[in-house]
Amino acid sequence: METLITHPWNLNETDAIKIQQELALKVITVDALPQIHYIAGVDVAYSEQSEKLIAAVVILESASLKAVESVVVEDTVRFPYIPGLFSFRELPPIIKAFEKIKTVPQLVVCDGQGVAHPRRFGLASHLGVLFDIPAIGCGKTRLLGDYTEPDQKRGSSSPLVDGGAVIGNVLRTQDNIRPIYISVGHRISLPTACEWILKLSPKYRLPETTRQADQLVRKHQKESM
DNA sequence: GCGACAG
DNA sequence: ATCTTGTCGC
Repeated sequence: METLITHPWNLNETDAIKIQQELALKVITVDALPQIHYIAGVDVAYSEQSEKLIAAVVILESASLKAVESVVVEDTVRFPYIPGLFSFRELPPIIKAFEKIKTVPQLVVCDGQGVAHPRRFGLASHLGVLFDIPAIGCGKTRLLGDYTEPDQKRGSSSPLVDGGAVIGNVLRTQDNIRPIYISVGHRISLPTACEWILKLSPKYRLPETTRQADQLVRKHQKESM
């Protein structure tokens, strides 16, 4: 995967916001995806008092949901955690990990929001635009937006609304289990994004992509102690 | 000014 | 995200 080099990672808050507003114009919110054979899952963990970042990318075969390749890398913190500027903190190690992956995925599922963001440019959109690849934002909690509790049945969902626009979907992936927050990252529609997340979550609350990526970073975390 | 706030 | 024990339940 080739990265579209557009900006440095060591910048200030003001410049980061300008970059988001500029790149947000490139986000595509309709289905523009090929046949999906491989799906990438991404996750980042922190260690050493949050001084070190550990990122993992796992590639799953879409039909079996089995991992065919995975990579784990370490990096140092270059940007503080600021709600709304999350990608400037976690994207550097994630890109570093993708550079080592040989199997090219046709879809990426991120641990965080896509357009369900103040400037409609969360981590999933940022990653999607930089690699020009279909991406889905899948958060465990909400960043912003209003919604009503979706039905308790798996597959139920209710719109996540902000500024009069639907920016995502609150989706229940398992009966009677807390829902997750799905939003368009890039090159995919919200309905299609939810279909994929349900397909990726046959047994647990979170999709296999993030679950497996999460297991990888934790494993690496323990081994480095 | 006050409260909210992805990981 | 991470700091942290036991505990209720399938």
